[in-house]
Amino acid sequence: MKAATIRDVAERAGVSVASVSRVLTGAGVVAEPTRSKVLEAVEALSYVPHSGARSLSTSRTDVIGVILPDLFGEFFSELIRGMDVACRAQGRHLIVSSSHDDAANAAAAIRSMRGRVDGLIVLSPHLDSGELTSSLSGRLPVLLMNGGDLDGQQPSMAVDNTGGARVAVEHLFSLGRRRIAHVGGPTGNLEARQRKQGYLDAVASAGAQPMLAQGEFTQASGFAAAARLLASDQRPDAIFAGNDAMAVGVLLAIQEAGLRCPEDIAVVGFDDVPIAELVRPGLTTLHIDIAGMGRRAVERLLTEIDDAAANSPQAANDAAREIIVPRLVVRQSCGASTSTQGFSGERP
Amino acid sequence: MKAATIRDVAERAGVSVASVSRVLTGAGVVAEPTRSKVLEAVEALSYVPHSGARSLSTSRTDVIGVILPDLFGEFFSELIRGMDVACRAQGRHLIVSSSHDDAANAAAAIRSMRGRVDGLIVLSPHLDSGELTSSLSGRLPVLLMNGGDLDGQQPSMAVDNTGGARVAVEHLFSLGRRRIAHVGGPTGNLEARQRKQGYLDAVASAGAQPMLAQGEFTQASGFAAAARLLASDQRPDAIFAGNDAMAVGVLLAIQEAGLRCPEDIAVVGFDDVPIAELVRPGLTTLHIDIAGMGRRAVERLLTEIDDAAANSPQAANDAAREIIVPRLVVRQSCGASTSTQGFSGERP
DNA sequence: CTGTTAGCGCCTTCAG
DNA sequence: CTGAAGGCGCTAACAG
Repeated sequence: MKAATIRDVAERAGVSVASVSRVLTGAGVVAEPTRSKVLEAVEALSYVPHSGARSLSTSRTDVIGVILPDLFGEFFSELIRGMDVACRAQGRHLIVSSSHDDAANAAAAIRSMRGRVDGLIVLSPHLDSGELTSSLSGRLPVLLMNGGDLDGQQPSMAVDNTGGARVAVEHLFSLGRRRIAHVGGPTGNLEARQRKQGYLDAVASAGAQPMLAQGEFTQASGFAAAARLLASDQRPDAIFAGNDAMAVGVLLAIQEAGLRCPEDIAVVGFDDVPIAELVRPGLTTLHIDIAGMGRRAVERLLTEIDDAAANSPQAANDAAREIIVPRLVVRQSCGASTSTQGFSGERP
Repeated sequence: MKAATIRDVAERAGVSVASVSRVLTGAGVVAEPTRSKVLEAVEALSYVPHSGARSLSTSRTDVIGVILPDLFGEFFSELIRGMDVACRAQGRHLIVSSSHDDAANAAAAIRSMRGRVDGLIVLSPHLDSGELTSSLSGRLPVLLMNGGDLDGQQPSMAVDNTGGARVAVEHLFSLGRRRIAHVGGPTGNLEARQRKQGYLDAVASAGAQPMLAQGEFTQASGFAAAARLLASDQRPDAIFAGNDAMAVGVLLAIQEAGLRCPEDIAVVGFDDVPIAELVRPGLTTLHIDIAGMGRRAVERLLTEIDDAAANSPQAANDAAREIIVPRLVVRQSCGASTSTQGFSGERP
């Protein structure tokens, strides 16, 4: 009743396991009669190689792991989709591990990946990210995303959050808004801090006063934060949200308060998740090619893995830090007088 | 430079590998002095067990695989999120494999999972799904989702698509709409066919004429299909889309055509993905607890796995087919005169 | 070209 | 309570 092993196949074909292995892996040369006998036995037993066993002896699993803090929202789904595409293209599998709110938790997850993956993509928007990979991964190829660049020599990718935020806020100022508020993400989140910093920078150089509200990167928290802002005696005339999910919450809060966007209050988000184009008014936001980022991350990790396997002295450019520069996408919510852009309906 | 193995730990601790294994797995009894010596060595070498090797000898991987046709859109991301939650709760990992458009492709993916997972959740909305699991999985626990129930004894879950579609269409008729069109999903997709069937049933029993347009379950295809429908000489006064993504496309097409929804044309979708609540007008649709479904699927597969391990004669209720009945959620797009529901902003 | 034989890293009887 | 030894299923030299 148990699944057939390579030995069963060898026996039935009247050859050695080595020969079976040879025809199945394609390595080495096999005489035609042998090959067909093997194939026949494989067919008869409907044999499928046990990848776990294979991994143990080749010490490569063909799977890469992704450690991420959460799985909520469109950002992560787009990211994973991009990674999956790249993996498939390379015959790899993707194993995901999420909901790692704190560093200790993430560390445990990383450890539990040993022997299960060939490399890791770690999204740790926590402050203590550097320590994570350096100390915890016993020489497992790792690609850091959106984390701190503590040692500077770890292969990594990151979005220029500060710069993006600055662009957003400057855009609002250029549109004549003066009282620009910011709904920030979780304080423990590095990206949230960077975006907030960009906001503060822009506000400072405009000689304006900052107005801050605290959110959690979720739609509901954006709604709540905006409600607080709107209730204040000095109501803002624009709100820059730390991400699109919160921006959508802000939009809803404005609506609920009987105010109009962009007339009364302009709104700008960050990320350009698919939904940003669909809400009314269309959300002005900073575009990131999220899926593309995921794809690219996998590709980089894969070359890192290959280099490690080839024992080449880690090609210099592997260790670089790649910066993704977000691009401002102007829709209706910021009140810019662009020609009213119709929806394309072109999203797949 | 290589990672430490259990042998290194044993050596350093001055004990046998068996003892190390005992303290690490918690199985068997170990004297206190031995235990602490081991722990100390583990710490010093920052040893982490190799899960691949462990899997081979225990023949359990603690990971479950998910085979799905695609990774596009909110439906799949919600589903995966639900699965991930359940997996984490049970200390399991999730390995995903997507983009299996045809059966052969999916079959290959399933095979490649042997030795990598303890069980499989297969989403195969293709017509030839039954064959897949029966022939291809050599006694690997499998849970079928939204696939055909060919043998009837395979553990499975499915949405009542036909019934849900009927409810949607009947609702539109009850609102006074008479010329109700349907934008269907891919013809090869079982769920798409079932929803279409429900539409046809409802139209027939209302004595009306069906109007069909073909889509691909994507927003863009919904947009295109609706455009065609709107251009026809007998323009519909309502459109029931095969899923929410297409419904959103329909909404955009109506807008683009200078028509109003729901006044001129009512729209109803299917799935109730998060975005359905956010588009304007709010999309009336059939609600499915997608994440909950994913969670439940994992739970069922896990008990299936446990039963298989315990060699218990596959508990009878394991093999049941579980039907999820979607619930109509009325928002604005269908034109029902409900009290204008404000947005809650409560989505996380 | 093919078969034999070690491992890969770990768990697990089975004696001691 | 502990250690020695035999696998788990497969690949990879190394001899024939």
